[in-house]
Amino acid sequence: MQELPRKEREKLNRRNEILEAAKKVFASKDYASATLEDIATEAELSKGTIYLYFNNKADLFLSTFEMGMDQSVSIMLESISANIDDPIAGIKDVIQRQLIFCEDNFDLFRIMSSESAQAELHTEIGKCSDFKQRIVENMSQSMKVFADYIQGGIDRGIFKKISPIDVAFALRALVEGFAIRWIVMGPEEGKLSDKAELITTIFLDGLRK
Amino acid sequence: MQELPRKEREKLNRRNEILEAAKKVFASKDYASATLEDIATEAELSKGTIYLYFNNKADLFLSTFEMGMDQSVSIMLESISANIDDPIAGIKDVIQRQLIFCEDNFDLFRIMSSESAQAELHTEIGKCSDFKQRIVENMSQSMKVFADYIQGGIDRGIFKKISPIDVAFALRALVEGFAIRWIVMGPEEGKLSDKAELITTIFLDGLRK
Amino acid sequence: MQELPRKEREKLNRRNEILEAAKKVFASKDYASATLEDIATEAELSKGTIYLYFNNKADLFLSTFEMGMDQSVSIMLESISANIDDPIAGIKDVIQRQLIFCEDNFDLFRIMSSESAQAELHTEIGKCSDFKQRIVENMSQSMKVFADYIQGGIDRGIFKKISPIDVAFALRALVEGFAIRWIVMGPEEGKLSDKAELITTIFLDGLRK
Amino acid sequence: MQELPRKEREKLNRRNEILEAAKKVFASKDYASATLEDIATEAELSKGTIYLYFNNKADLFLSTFEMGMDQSVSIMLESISANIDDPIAGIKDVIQRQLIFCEDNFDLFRIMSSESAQAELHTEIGKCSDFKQRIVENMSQSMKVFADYIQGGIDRGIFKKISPIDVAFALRALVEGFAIRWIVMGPEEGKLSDKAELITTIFLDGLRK
DNA sequence: AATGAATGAGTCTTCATTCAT
DNA sequence: GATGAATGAAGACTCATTCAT
Repeated sequence: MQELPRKEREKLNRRNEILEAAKKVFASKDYASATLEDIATEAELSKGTIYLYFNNKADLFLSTFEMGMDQSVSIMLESISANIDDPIAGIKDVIQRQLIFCEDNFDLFRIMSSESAQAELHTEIGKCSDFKQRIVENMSQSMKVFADYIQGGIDRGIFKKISPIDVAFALRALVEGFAIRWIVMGPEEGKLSDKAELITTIFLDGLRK
Repeated sequence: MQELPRKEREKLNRRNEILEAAKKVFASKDYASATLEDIATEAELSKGTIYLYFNNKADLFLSTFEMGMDQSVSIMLESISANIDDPIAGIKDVIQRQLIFCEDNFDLFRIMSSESAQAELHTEIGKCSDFKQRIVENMSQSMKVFADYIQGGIDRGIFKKISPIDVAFALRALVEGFAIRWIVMGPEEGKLSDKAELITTIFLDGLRK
Repeated sequence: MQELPRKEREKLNRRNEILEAAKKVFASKDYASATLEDIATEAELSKGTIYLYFNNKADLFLSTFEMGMDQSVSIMLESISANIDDPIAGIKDVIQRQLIFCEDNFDLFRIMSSESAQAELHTEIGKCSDFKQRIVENMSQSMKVFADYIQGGIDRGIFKKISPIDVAFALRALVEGFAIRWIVMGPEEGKLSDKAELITTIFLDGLRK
Repeated sequence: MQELPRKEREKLNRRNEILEAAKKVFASKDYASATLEDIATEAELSKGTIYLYFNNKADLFLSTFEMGMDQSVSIMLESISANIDDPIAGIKDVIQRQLIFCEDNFDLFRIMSSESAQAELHTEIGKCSDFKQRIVENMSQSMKVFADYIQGGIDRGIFKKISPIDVAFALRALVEGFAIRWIVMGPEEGKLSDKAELITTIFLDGLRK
């Protein structure tokens, strides 16, 4: 693979530094409450510099958000390339992946979960015509990984015959619920990935003895 | 019950009108994007009047939020006074109640779910020292209703021995997940309370056949 | 004529105060160089207040400009209602009127002459789709007063047969030329209206003996 | 004439390239709206390079402006070296020259006419202490060419006895008026120099038959 | 009690200018 | 000489909050 010329690489690095700073700030503050000043300070740059790399605040936020989605989706997609045959093992795998992603990138996770839930509320960001669409696309990509394992289980007669989409959605909600609780409670609560067992049990066998 | 004097009643009514307006506005816009002007217009009042009933924007928001929490909690508490003995019936009942509350008050539900997840993100609101605490209290009150039924089931040997808090949390996450999906997708998706069956099945018996 | 209610009147007064301040500032500075701060200070108001009466800087400028155009045009139109029969007297009248308008309102005159000449240069103002059109309309209204007298003279065989539009334009250019010189040189140069005689002579009889 | 060393020549060329670019940009945009970025792009250079040849934006603008004045004046001065004896022929000659200059260099002309009228409006440019003075000097140089012919006519008893300065000013105003109209209306209006006849007629013999 | 005009602190954004490479 | 990334000062605009009526 051909390396990019030095100039290009540096430009990309700087851009990433800014994204990194934006990630921290957007994770700790509202989109509206986060100021470019905050981000510039965090990035140890001046406000003006940010505009050399991003068109405006919304663009910067969207880029940050997208970085999160991309990482999250690619981690989920890795599950596919892992070629897991057993649906149950597959489901355990995606649960584990989501929890680890959240543990490792909880800034990104916080941004994603807090904003995607209310994408349409953001007047300003909503204007970026394809923002919602891109969220939906990414969501469904990652959802599909869940759904495929579930469909697999249904096909083999291991799982109940329930709409895989609904079930996938339920699983995601479970995982996200625990992830958010872990974030809100603060990481003193022990490792998040320790909850994988619990989630799997409830999801697969339910509460009933 | 002693009626309040007319003056007091009118004052209370006016306050509620404002809360009602704030509910609509905060449900359709970000906290930051929603302006007092919006709310005043919606309430058919002038901006200044709002300050006769609330200290400031954050106070108004918090009151709106709290109104949502109170209603939500009181609906959950009704389940207790319904004196349901069977844990399974109890769980079905709380699921049903949450879903119906969401259907009937999705403005409130939207506000609560979008903001509570990120309570500490709001610099401004965060300053209201006891906001988080009040959320936690309400949350745990409503969670306790879930947890009590679960504990009941464990005691009778019907349910697996899992931390009732964790389980209650899982159930809430499931319910909220579907509720949010329903809100985001828009109410064309059919009635939300139709999902009660599905949630119950997954929660009680899991996906596995 | 029914008086406006007091509130309305005060609102209108305030608006006019701001226009008056804007007039002074825009006359002494470029559109771009003039800041809202300048205008607010001149009006002894805060920046924010200006936005209660005007949508934005361009709107304020345009309103100021239009005020100038309206006054200028109405002064020219008075010449018509004066019912002057003799074309030569008519021309003398409009020259006199223009010069006096400039003397009395040279802030407005400066704004109008400096900006209308380069209307299309202003990116920002140019966006106000009908700005240029309104200028053109006003220009031609006031030009028509010139042209009518000229046409009158041609009809009676007093004037040479030259396109009245061209001639009217020439006359206006002469008048404006002197007006601008007077403004630039500063009012120490004597009264501007003293040049009426000279302009009339050159325009009617030319330089040749 | 001694050639400059190659280095010097190249330096001068580069400077002129920049001036040429600035001319285009300043003619199409306001001084304030025109950015150095625009000019650099037009000149196919980087912003920084411009600062190797000019002190700052105002300097660059002034230089552009001066280039215009120099060219305009030198064209007018050519009339003197043409050794025209007849005052009427002289006046016709300067009219013609101005119109042709405007036709050939209307970028420059537009810059000069739009800005010189309001030289003192530009806070920033106004700071260049000698700008106004330089304008005045150039103006009077070019005005002197007009005035000399007029004085000549008066001396020979061909022209009326009117202050040559005033008359020269009137003539310039006429010419500029038509030039600006031609620029604003756009060059579709026919050739500007076709108006020379009309201007001469009005100026020399007036409108009266 | 209700109003809404006025305020001004706070934010995004632009752009002339500098300077290390 | 040339570059263009970085800077930061400056300006338009918004909106929560106050207060005289």
